[in-house]
Amino acid sequence: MYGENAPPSWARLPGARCRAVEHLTKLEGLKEFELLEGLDEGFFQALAISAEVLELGAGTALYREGEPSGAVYFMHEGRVKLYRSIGGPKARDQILGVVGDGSVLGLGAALEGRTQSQGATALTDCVLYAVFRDDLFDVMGRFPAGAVRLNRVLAARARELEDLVGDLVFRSAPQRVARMLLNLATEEGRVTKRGVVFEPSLSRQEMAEATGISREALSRALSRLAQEDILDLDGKTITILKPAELRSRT
Amino acid sequence: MYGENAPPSWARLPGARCRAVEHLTKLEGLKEFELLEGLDEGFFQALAISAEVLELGAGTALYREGEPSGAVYFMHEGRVKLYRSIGGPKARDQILGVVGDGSVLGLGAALEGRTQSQGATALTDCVLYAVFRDDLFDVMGRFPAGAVRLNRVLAARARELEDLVGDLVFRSAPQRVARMLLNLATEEGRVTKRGVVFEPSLSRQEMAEATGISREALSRALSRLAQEDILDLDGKTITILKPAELRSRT
DNA sequence: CGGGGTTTTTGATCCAGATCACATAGTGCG
DNA sequence: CGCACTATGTGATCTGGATCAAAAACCCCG
Repeated sequence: MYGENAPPSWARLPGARCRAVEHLTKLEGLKEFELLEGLDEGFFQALAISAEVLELGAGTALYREGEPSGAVYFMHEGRVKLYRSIGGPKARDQILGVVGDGSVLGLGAALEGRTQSQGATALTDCVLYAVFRDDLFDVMGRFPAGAVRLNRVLAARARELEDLVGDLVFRSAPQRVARMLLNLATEEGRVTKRGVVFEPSLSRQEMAEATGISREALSRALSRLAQEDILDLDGKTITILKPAELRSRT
Repeated sequence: MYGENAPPSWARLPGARCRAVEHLTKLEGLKEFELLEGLDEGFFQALAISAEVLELGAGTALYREGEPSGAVYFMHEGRVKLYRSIGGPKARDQILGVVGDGSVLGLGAALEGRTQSQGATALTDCVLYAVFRDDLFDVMGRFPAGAVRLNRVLAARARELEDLVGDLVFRSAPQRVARMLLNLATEEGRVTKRGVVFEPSLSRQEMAEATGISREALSRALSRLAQEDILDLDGKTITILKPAELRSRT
């Protein structure tokens, strides 16, 4: 049923389920992807035929580092963290990025024909289109313009990783925290009179993992910003009171 | 003459020169690329027609971060370092990788149609094939299998960058130095009775930049390894006396 | 071959963040 | 609603590597 591919992980994920969806609905959903804008109708038809709708609950891993890569995923809705892990007595993760609506996951490993180079876990409930690797390659072969668009995802991902390396090496922990807060606010926040308010999809521990520091150092950095009235911390809710001042700290 | 592309940087590089080369020679040279193995003859013909041979002297920048990306480069011979830089009073670089024979440079920025995301500077004298971006895309469009191969380069690069992030976050400076030495020895060393001998293409400063530490910390790490008789340092020449022991330090 | 400039090594000092411990806050289940 | 467990915040201490300074080694040019 799966050809020579390993069955993709969603076939047996506890927190995930496939949902039968009308072809037309899939078609319309795929056309919403900004990265695919303007492509040939035939491309969307072929992709929609291959795609299955996958619903993932928050906290569920889409795939783990080291797993075979049988499919590529198009994120219609939701947010997912991508990360590297290290095991042993001091096991922990390093978040490589957080991706949202309109992103593509798992393409690199699929293209290389190797195991997943990172893990991907849902931060929120997600709706994705899953496409078997071979089906996707077939569509890409028939629609080179579509292939170019998808491969741009890889190029963009590499650039973001270079940005992360630069941050880790050139910038101090407080600078990285400031930048992470501004990015999260841009993606998840809403503007109010007091400032930009958001309840991050990342826990404090995950925020620390996104900035390459311990959770204690993250707490200290947030506390210092709160003491300077740049931030207001209220349980999980964060309000950036002085965005320009925070920006000057990056 | 250059169409709507900016003229690529080699047209005006002091340390670089284009060399007129027979089509057949270019053809044979391109067929040596392991990543292109087994592709259609037509692909190589088309690529060879588009390619110009570029000779780069050691120390010459192929492109710099932020420059427009007009071409993609196929490295026939030589070694190049890829790096991110930060300016200001404490200007420095972070080496993202060192690439050698058979690698492809500049594809990501070309695909995104954005400026170069990193710098590329020759560590040794190099011979590369330069292909204008639009010419390459034309060839990729006509030969999808070739496009897949090239795009694997992007996927591989992203994986290597993830490895680098993991190293920087999860491993200490001495561990990163040990790993860097083993990698350099594998790429540039020769096995003798005493151990693996090499004269690194990277200076000490660059070795430090490849491992995310200061040049003083690199010197101290090398000295400690020498004191433990794991390494022998003789001017620029490094001999790994105990590779297995060094491996246990990564 | 000598001198000037650059690179590298070594020593001393400092500090940013890790680590450990513990208290407090938050959450989910019975 | 209470309890057990997890997440988070704060305090104290430690340390790995940065930084600064200076000496030594190396390299290139005249």
